[in-house]
Amino acid sequence: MSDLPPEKTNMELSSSSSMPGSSSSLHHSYSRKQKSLGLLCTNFLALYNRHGIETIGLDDASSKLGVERRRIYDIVNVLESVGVLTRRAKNQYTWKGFAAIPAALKELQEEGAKDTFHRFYVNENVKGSDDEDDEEESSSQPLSTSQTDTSKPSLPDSSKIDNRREKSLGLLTQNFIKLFICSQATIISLDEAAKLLLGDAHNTSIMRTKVRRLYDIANVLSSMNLIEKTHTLDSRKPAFKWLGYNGEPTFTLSSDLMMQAESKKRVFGTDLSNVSVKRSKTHDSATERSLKMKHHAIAESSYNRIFDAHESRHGSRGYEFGPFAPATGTYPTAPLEDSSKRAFDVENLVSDYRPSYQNQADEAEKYDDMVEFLDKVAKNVDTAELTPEERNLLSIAYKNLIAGRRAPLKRTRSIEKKETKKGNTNNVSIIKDHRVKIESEITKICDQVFNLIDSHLLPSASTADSKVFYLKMTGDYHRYLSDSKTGAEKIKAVKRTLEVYKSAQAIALNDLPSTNAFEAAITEMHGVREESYEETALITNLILDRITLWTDELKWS
DNA sequence: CCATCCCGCCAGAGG
DNA sequence: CCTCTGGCGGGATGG
Repeated sequence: MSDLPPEKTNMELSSSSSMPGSSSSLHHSYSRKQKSLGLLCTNFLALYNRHGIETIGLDDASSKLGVERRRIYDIVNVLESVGVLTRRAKNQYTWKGFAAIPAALKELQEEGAKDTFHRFYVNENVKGSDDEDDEEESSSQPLSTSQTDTSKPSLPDSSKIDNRREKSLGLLTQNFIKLFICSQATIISLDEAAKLLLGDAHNTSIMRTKVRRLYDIANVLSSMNLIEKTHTLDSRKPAFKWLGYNGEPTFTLSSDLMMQAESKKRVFGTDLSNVSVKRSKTHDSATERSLKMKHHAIAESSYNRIFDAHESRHGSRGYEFGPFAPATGTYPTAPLEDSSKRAFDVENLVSDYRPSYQNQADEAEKYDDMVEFLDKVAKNVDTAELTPEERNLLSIAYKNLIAGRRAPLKRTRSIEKKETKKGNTNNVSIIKDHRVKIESEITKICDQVFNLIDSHLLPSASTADSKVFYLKMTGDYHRYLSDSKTGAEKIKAVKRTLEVYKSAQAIALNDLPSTNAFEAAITEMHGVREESYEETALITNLILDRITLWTDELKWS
């Protein structure tokens, strides 16, 4: 009577399942990993590891990254203990950068040595002294967290160093690091670490909590490439290996050149759609405040809005359930009427610009810039030629877009292959659906690019420079397209790619100083390789053929 | 089933 | 009192 069930998600998402029993699907359409502290930290780093960053406001960070403030505290605390950040004032941190890491580590090391010494003295609780490794452990940890806060536990003598509040995370992080750098151990499992860091841990619940924290820390640390997850040599247990400071991780900012294949899981612009599974406590009073509102237009609750728009566009198709994020609204139906409507659909693009860590907040400024810019382009495309800066922006904008599809596609394919091999027909079909969806998104994006360039940008391009730019861009997107196609369509795309590159280079050779820009792209085409189908041979031949032909021709002119 | 670890309640610390 | 911090552990998630 008194306890009414806490309201679930307000959406009428729940399908009409008559039976209450039978475990019916949770519909968590997002993966837990997409919200991990590690990822968040990576994004945080990518966001602030830039020139010109001096201070960091927590509000700013949390709204840009789209997380609750609580999470920011976690990250900031561990970052601070490594020297990357320093607290300046309430709500304000100073960015020190990765460069500060070595110094911080050194300090920790010295401190660690001292602690060990100290610890030895204080610590004497033993029953059998059966610790196999005599690593050192740092203490200064007030053992025993009394659950009954009787306040003033009195404690022994020394306890000034014993901070009052500095109970965990920050300190824990440092101690955790000390474990590595002050001992020979290179690999430590979290259980071990917890045991060591806790003076003595028989109390399971304490241990448990400690380990939880350790996980958090480990995630952050590994997102900075300071440590890495491996296995203990002997057993099978997962553990962490110290890597030390080797230079900072690369961010995934769209660089003009190629992208460094994804090495792990640090993708920035992947798709993801978390359909309001959030339940902020105090409705919006909190949110309201954090929204800076400095952006115009689209802000608001654009995500949902756009979603709705898309959904209603083609019937009220329900959401896709499945192991993967539902991806952004797609148009399964052929875009036949696109060209007649608008050069391209800005809203559509905007919706694709969600950064990976979106919850309720707005996006990072760069996305706003992009969106704003695209908006502008859409309106002026007929009247004015783009400036070089604008061209670049456009290119970057689309690059991000497409990159956010290509990486997932790659991953999906590899999963699909694996599952196929295992014979999980069920999974395969789900995965295949997903793959097809991504592929169609790629097609859609490419079509937009082609359309935009062919019907507007190229015709109005007045300099050789810009012509080459657009042609090369066209070629690039045909290449991306070819990646997502198979069979005849692939061949066609490959052909197109080469043709366009060719004409681009022709102009370039003629009117521009020098250009080797295409060499890389062309070489890459050699690498077009896929399944062990005969298709491969065919394509490869085609390409080689094309290239020889083409290079010959170039020689003459 | 068990290893991970996200979420957010709520108690202190400031102001 | 209000806001900023951040300990802490429930319980969901993924393997």
